[in-house]
Amino acid sequence: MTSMTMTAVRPPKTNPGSADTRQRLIDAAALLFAERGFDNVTVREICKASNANVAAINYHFGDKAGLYRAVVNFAIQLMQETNEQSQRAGDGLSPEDQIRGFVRVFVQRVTGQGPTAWIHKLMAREMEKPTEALDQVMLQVVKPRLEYLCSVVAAIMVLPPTDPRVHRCVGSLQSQCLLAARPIPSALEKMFGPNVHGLDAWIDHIAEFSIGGMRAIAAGR
Amino acid sequence: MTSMTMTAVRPPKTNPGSADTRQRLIDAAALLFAERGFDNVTVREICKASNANVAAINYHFGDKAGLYRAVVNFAIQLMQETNEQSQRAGDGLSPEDQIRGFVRVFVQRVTGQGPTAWIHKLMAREMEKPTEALDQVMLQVVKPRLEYLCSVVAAIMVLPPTDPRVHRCVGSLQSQCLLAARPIPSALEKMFGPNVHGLDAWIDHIAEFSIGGMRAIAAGR
DNA sequence: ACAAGGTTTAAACAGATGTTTTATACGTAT
DNA sequence: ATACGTATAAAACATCTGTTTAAACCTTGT
Repeated sequence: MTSMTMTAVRPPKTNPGSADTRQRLIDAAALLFAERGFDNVTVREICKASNANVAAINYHFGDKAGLYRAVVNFAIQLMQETNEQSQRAGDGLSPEDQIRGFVRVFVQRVTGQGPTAWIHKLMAREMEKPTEALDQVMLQVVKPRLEYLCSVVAAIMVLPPTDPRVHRCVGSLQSQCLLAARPIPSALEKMFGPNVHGLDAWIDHIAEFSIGGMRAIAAGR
Repeated sequence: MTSMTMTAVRPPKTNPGSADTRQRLIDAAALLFAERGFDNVTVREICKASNANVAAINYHFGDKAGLYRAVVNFAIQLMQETNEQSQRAGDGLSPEDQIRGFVRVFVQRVTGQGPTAWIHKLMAREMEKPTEALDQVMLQVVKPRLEYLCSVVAAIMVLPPTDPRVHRCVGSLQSQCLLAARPIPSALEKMFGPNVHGLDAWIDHIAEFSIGGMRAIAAGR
């Protein structure tokens, strides 16, 4: 009876279901960490969501923090792709349209739709309460993104990308994009009326609002 | 010897040092909850910071959540005063100056200086991960604040305060003010250079940037 | 078929955390 | 002065959490 176990299943090299389990752990942990934060998720929850044993995390990643590092590394890869795509969304267009393209791609990825929504939720959480893994993300993901944004914003404002006014405008833009992912818009909706604000309306608003802000700052006093 | 204990101390009705302990617990818990969040603070830490016993929280507030409710109630009172002060900062001035006054008072209170800094940190935390106590805050604090901001913004944009475009502009303004309290500005500083952005520069920037954004949105296409 | 190595499983362990219990000190009223 | 109620203190309790252990399992190579 045991000789029939190799029927039609794909032949894994050395590990039977291990690669599956390892990836399932990363996938489940990514969603849970992004949704509730590192401290507010238990290893038992992750293992239950992964259909894995309690010891699976320690076996595959050493400890809970090791799992988190693996998730972050996984996220960095995907975010670098997102960066490229966000920038390519406005490739060859005017700086204003580059901003519009960036906001559209970024907010859509952050607000929950699509398979990569957990990434930016996780990053927003890192921004709020930085862990040791943040430095790596900063250098490999955030820094290139901010430099790109600075160059585009600088073009709109007709200022050098190193001007503090440019940096602050980038900060304002990022603030609005990041908080689009959090309950503040939904709080506004509950306050003033349901779904009056569609996501597309918010995306357009953030772009136009920010472009207007940049021009006002650039015009100076 | 016991007859001399009532020397010059104020005569408490039934409780000797209880009112002291209770208030000390609230004060210490407010700071800790604001800084690290409800889940990331232990009752032992609070009691140690209050020079109180471990059982003090359960005795005075029933449980840890009861202490949190007491802290929130305490915060609501102070925030209502902050609301009034933020609005009074631009009393009788133009709508633009009212925005500037609001941003100045709000950001200064949020960014850490002053004895009431913990309040808005706590509220920013509630915005991110709402607890049961948020509804009460929403109705008694956030709603009046947003209504005030809507009226001012509506005046700048020459639109009715109920217009969705006004609501979104208020959201953008609040986003920038709230994220001023979080490590994002410091992250930007680490990235581009230390303390090039002073707090005052950020305050002015948020106000001017937002006013420019409002006018751009109001001008429409 | 057999041994070996990697993988999974259930149980247990050690530490921390919120809560409860029991006892003691203090002020007040009878 | 005695009794009572409140406040504080120290210890123990129950639960949860991350981690470890030891055995069982399964695939692979010989």
